[in-house]
Amino acid sequence: MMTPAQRYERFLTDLKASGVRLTEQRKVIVKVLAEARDHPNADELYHRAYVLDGSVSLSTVYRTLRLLEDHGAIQRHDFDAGRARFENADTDHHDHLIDVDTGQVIEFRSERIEKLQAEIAAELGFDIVRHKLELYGRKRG
Amino acid sequence: MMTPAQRYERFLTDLKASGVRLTEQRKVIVKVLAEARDHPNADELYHRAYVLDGSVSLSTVYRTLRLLEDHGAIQRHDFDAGRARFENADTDHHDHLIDVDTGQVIEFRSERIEKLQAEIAAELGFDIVRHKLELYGRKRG
DNA sequence: ACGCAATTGCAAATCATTCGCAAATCAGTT
DNA sequence: AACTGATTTGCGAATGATTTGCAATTGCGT
Ligand SMILES: [Mn+2]
Ligand SMILES: [Mn+2]
Ligand SMILES: [Zn+2]
Ligand SMILES: [Zn+2]
Repeated sequence: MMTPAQRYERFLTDLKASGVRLTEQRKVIVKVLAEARDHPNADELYHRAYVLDGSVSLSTVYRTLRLLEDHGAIQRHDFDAGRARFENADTDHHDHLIDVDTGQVIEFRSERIEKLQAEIAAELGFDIVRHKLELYGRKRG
Repeated sequence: MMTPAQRYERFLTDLKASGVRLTEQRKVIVKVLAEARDHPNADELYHRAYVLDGSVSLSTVYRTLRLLEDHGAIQRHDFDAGRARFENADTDHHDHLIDVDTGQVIEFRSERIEKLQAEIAAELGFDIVRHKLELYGRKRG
């Protein structure tokens, strides 16, 4: 498991390798992403970055998110229609259970489900490129 | 399995029972929905309805879709972020495999996956309210 | 330190969907 | 069949998230 600091360095190395400039704004946004333990949306990331550096704009947050997503460094989710949510992509693959009452996002991983999905796709003559599994649930009374 | 004509009658009965007016526009939109075998978006439904009755507007399509969704008569999907897609909800529950090259949507149902999902949620202390399972795949070479 | 292409912030543009409102139309009641 | 009033409609404007144009700024190789 990577530490936030390790993730931060990895992001910077990634960006440098991809030939783009290491601007102050990008460093700050990347730092916020590296430290996030939840699944923040663009506006939340903007606010967290703005506290660290008032020269960060929402536009640049969006541009940086797209940049990192295209490089596979972060992942975009559309849990609730409307606002996209992000998380860094260095962790192992996992799926999500969303508490419909609180909005809390719980991560889980099931080998059996992953395998079943591949089997189903194979039966239909397909190879899976990616998939989306989201459970929306309520805490047991 | 219901025929389009049966679905159409069911939609109308549903609407009548819910106390709303059976306007010409609603009848046309509902007819288009009843006959749809794919997963059309609001704009596609609008065009199909407009051909049958030029007095249908996109606004009314959106309003009717919301009405039917609130009554559980149709289901909304967010396959690709951006545009919602719809299908009538009288069929059995199923999940979707989307061909990433053609956009074709293939329906499937797996008892094992449905059951596994419930087990996973239960282990985490939750009851599933609804879920989203979408496989994005490519035809085997 | 210099030079210039890449990047930024800001405001305006997009795109799907919703909303306000005056005009039209259902669906009962004479 | 005409009357009536609340519901529904089409239109255009508003919304909210995200993208984009552009002039000003800045990273970075020289
Ligand atoms: Mn996650
Ligand atoms: Mn379907
Ligand atoms: Zn998975
Ligand atoms: Zn399912």
